[in-house]
Amino acid sequence: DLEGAGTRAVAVRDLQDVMEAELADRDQVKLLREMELPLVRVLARMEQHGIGVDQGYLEEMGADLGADLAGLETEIYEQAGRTFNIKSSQQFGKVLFGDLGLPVVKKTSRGSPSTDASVLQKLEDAHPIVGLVLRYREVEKLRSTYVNGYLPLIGPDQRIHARFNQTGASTGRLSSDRPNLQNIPVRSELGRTIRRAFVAAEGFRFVVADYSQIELRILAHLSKDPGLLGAFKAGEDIHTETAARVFGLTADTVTADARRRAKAINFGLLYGMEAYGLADRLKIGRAEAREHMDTYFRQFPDVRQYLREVVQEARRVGHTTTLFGRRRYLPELLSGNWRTRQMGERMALNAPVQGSAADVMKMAMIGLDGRLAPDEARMLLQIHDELVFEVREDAVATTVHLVREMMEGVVELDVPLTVDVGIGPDLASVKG
DNA sequence: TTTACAGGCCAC
DNA sequence: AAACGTGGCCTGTAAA
Ligand SMILES: Nc1nc2c(ncn2[C@H]2C[C@H](O)[C@@H](COP(=O)(O)OP(=O)(O)OP(=O)(O)O)O2)c(=O)[nH]1
Ligand SMILES: [Mn+2]
Ligand SMILES: [Mn+2]
Repeated sequence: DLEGAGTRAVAVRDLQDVMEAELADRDQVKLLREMELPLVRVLARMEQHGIGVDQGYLEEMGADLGADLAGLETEIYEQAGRTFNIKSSQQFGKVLFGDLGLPVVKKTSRGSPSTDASVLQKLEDAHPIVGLVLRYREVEKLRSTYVNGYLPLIGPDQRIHARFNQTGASTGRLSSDRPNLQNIPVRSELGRTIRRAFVAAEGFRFVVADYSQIELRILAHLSKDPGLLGAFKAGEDIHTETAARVFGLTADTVTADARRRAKAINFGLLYGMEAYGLADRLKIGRAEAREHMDTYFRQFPDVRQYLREVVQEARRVGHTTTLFGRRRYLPELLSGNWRTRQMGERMALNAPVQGSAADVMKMAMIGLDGRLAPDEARMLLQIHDELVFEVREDAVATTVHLVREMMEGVVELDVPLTVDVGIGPDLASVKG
């Protein structure tokens, strides 16, 4: 009603002084005026422009996946000796741990026997149904979340206009929804076929730019660790080196998949993973996991100290702070519950690094938006440390140069920031 | 019929 | 799961 609206408007007016004082108190005036407010219009343009989608391709893929699922379903029922709802983890658990008598590996938070992928991998050799369900889950995920998720969101312009939310993540990252275009499959071969559905317009190409090892570089800057600083100044790739060490390879035999796994290990260890978790992921013993952890932190002696100080400071002042002054408040650190406090400590380890990386990317986006000619190159997607542009063919070379310079030079850190750039007519075909 | 949560899984 | 962090979306299930 009108009077309520008036009352609220007056309340907002009265809030202005209070909020501005608070902001100045926190030293966040520049964060607001030079980062978050200018970003609003960049995100609005991305959402309005959208990204082109090949609807016919997606429809065909949906039919193919449906046929695959029907075949898998028959095989699974044969192996089970009966029918059941494969999508129901409860019903599948009864088949697996009841009918077939396989051992329970772990329980879910509410005490049911878990059937998640890590459990099924351990049981894969015990019964043929296990591998079939793993495959069923992969295919069903792609069909339900991606094919069926995208199709109804394609507009009359044959484009998807996802949202990029500025307040979606407590570290300062963006989030995306309706649909989420920050989690387009890339890991599995089948998953990557989804990417072919995202297509540049006739006469245009996608230009994709992704920061190299971004949070490790941020960490090098924040911690001043000599090992990490030296590695980046020498142009080393820590993900590849970790892959070589833990998988017993040499740098030139590290596959893309091995590097991806090593990435999860590198960040896991930094953000509080323990020997138990590492052993589980690498399928090795606890002692061997311990050794890997020791080797890892011995390479980077000052990282441990930095991480300790981050938690201490967070406990003292109640929040963490990023490069550009963004805060994450962590009341969990004062909880009476040990588990909650531990969780708070891991959040404190992660927030300044993930948040600073988000700061850097936001500044680069603002800088680039001001430099791109809208008829030549449009920013379409942000995937945390990656930007996707749609670029007129005759402007590709100049845009690649501009994007690289802006992303690499947006802030001066104690380590170089480097960017990998790829080009392609669709997201599956993007190649460096 | 709608809503909330659990379990699971995609990405960075 | 006690045991890297940040998100969003799917289906099944039970409660409202
Ligand atoms: N805590 C945590 N953070 C992750 C994980 N995967 C990615 N991130 C964060 C840290 C990365 O620096 C950042 C960007 O992800 P990327 O896939 O681009 O990896 P990164 O830039 O490190 O390596 P790159 O050289 O691009 O392959 O997202 C993860 O498994 N755990
Ligand atoms: Mn990256
Ligand atoms: Mn990335």
